[in-house]
Amino acid sequence: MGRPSDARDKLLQAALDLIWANSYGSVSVDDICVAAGVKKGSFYHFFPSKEDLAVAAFEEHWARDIEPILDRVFHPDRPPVERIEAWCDAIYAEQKERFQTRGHVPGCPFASVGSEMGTLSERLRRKVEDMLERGIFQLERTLRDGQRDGSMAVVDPAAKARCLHALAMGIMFQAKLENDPEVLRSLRTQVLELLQAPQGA
Amino acid sequence: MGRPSDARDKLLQAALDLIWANSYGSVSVDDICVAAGVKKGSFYHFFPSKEDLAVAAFEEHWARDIEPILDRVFHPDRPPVERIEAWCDAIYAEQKERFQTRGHVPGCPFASVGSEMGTLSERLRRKVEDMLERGIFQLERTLRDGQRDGSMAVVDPAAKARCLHALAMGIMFQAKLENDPEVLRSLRTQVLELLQAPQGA
DNA sequence: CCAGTTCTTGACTGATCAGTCAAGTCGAGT
DNA sequence: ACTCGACTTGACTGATCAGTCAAGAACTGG
Repeated sequence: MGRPSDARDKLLQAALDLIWANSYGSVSVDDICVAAGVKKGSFYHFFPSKEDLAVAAFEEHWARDIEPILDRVFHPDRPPVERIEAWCDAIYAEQKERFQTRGHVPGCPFASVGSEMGTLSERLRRKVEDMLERGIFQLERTLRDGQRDGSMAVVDPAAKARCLHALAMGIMFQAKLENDPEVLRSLRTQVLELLQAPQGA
Repeated sequence: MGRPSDARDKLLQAALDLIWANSYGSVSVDDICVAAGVKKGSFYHFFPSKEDLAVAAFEEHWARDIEPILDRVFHPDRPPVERIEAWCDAIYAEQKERFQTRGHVPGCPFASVGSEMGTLSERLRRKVEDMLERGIFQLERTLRDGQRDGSMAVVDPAAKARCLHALAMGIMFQAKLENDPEVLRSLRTQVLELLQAPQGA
């Protein structure tokens, strides 16, 4: 019933693209509306505030873009070491793809916004924490599997999963700062060395 | 000659404090002026723009607060492993101190602003890159020393230094996101494990 | 075809933004 | 003691900010 519209989806996509490529604070509601081809009145019909839009855009990005990739990367049928390798490769591939199509290594959108807004918006902070927690959980499960089958030298899977995740965030940040996706090639090397697993093809 | 003033220093300190605790974009020139007790006209007497102030504040922060600590932490007379331990401890100590006095784990100011403004201001990006490079250089020298005297298992000191630095940035970000300085305790453990050096007191 | 609901439109608010400026104040060097 | 350059002051600009609103347009279910 009522009048159908795709404005909501267009706003979510535009918000993600702009915030990811720039920053939360530097992107205005007007910017998002222009990019989405939607008038501001419509914006506020769908979202009560810019903050709400950002939270929704993150949730949408996870469900639509990240979850499917992670399900494939961390599929239980794969050997644990291969899952970790696929994870590193997926990060490299995504950042390189964005670099080639948009001219900038964008880094991790959750980390960027979390770093920018963590002390300023409790809602955004919690959302980012939630998103990153999901990634860490997948890593932890993988490390536990690798520990069990002896393919990895891991003492404390929970701590090591957080360590790997921190390393990935840090290297993504380096790549963004130097605007060079090739920096991310080191992620795979360093991670495998860290797990004392022999490096595969 | 002319009229003496400490407005410049007060502006640099206020800018660092506000930007570090919040973000670059969320801090206005007016905010900085109020915090420094300086009128806006004086601000623009000393700095041509907000961007210039930020760059100067970073340089000042490095020279006044960080350089002296790093000189002590990475002093060549110390055993390399001890230098690394002192580096981890210094990071923990600084973040914890800010947490206790201001209520928030602030993270690394260079990383936060670099992440926020890297794609938006080439000058800020370059400044942050410069600051972080200096830290990586100290690490690299230490790893080379540790490699030479056999106290560390390091193959490629340059790559490993970048890796350690990325790990520190990542864990600082986790600590900021969870607003819990104790997260940073894992830095020392993970770093020492990564260098395959036995953990000291 | 009509009634009810959803969505769109464009003009509007008041606050805040970075940055400007001219006139005034102060003090150090002579 | 006076002058000249360095600093201060407060009022100002025009742009942009997030968010509001009332009126109308378009679709659907009955």
